[in-house]
Amino acid sequence: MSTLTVYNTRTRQKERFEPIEPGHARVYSCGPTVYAAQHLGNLRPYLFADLLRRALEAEGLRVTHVINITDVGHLTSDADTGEDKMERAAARAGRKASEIAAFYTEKWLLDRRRLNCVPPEVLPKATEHIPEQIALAQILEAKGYTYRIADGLYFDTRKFPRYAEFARLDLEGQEAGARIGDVPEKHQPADFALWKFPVAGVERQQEWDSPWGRGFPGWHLECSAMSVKYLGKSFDIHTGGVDHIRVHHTNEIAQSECAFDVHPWVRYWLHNEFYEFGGEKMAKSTGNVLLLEDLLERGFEPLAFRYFFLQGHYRQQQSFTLEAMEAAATGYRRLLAHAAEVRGEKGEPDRGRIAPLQARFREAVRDDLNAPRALAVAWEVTRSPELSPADKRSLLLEFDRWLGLGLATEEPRTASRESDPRIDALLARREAARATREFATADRIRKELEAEGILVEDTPEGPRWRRR
RNA sequence: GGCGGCGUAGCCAAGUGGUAAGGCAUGGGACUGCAAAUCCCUGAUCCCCGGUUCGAAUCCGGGCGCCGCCUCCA
Repeated sequence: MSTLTVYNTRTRQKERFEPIEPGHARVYSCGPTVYAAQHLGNLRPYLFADLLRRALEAEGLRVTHVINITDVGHLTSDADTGEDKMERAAARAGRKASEIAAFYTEKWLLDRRRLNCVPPEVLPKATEHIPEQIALAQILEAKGYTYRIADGLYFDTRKFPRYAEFARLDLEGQEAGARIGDVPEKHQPADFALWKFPVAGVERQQEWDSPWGRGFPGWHLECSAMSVKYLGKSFDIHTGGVDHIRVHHTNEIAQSECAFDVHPWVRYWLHNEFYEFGGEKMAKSTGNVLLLEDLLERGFEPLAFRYFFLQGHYRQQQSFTLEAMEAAATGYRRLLAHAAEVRGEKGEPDRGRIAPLQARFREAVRDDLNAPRALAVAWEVTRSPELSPADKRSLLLEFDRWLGLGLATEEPRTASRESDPRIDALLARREAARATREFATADRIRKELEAEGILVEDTPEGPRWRRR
């Protein structure tokens, strides 16, 4: 029996997780839109989903995890021009939309691998599920949930009485302050497109035939169509960023519950908060972004960013600053060094001694995935004078099932792995000087190397050096 | 205008009724020819005001400040 507890946005409370099908957790995560590189903020939901996935597996559950890839464009906010992000990116690069999508999909997958995220079971692409999306829209049309206007086929939110329930929307209040609608023909501001017709005079690469004519799917449709295809008409968990609660997830629920006559369509909705970056959210639309690659260029290890992620709770806004990133990198490096030191221990752990630490770690992670608390337990293990090296090895490697920090495999960045004839020669000269206690000469050589970014450290095993 | 969240040491951040986890940085010590690395020690009464309570960072009320959603957005 699982004792994992998660905060369910649907009920606004922490609930014990019970899968619909005993022993099997079915999870859908809103995936990336691949018209641009994913920045650090975009990466948080996947780190979060990965933590969730690992926690479910640690509970002994089989996990089927689906993450969609949105490779068809959504309209930009400037709806009048009919511009589409995917199409625009393609036009700018002078490439085909499919090439742009493939390119950024690969980049995202690379980031996932670098961050040690467990690969999902299914990675469905929106463009490869057009028939499923059309079929879903047809069901809704047949059931009378839709209406057609010049702009496209729309979902009539008035026909779904529970529409405002999930996000606790105040539709009246919302209208009071709402801007002038983007599509004046819409019956209610909340109504959304299931199928869009092309805008006259605008060439689109991504268009398909449908019962309503040529066009392209509304952007909420793909998640409903693909999740249901791979996970069933009702499944356990749906994850995404908090920004999706209001519109995207509300609309997904409306479509799915109406089409399949299920309620609740998804039992547990889990949402991650945003990273704050320089006093505002990190967002592509504002250009306020930093990529994982940018961190690597600055000399950070990818898993140091995962460590940064684990230092905060997923449901809390977290401030990303380079200072905080440095702190995380140092912390990660040290934790890894501790793990590496005891990694090879062959002895058996003392079950009585490690049990309390195991219990506290599990308790933290089972309490709505409280990674910061779990990390603190890991640190306690490294500092404990009571635990034997074998105890520590056993605990840290077990904890890493959840943490995914590569504690069993990653090499700590301390000793130099490089060799350079010139530097080695200089170090040899310095050693000679030290041997004869000519410390002025020795220090001069070290200073010279430091000036070019090379740090020399004397150890009992002799000098070693590293860059930066 | 509507809705949600947050404000804890220099920084990142746990903790939601019983007297403040953890990491990083700082300072001190050990070690070192000196450093580096490492190890040990070291700091906050929790935005402000009022209330409830034997007791509040934690509950209630009122301020101030910050972030987000309502439009593409993780």
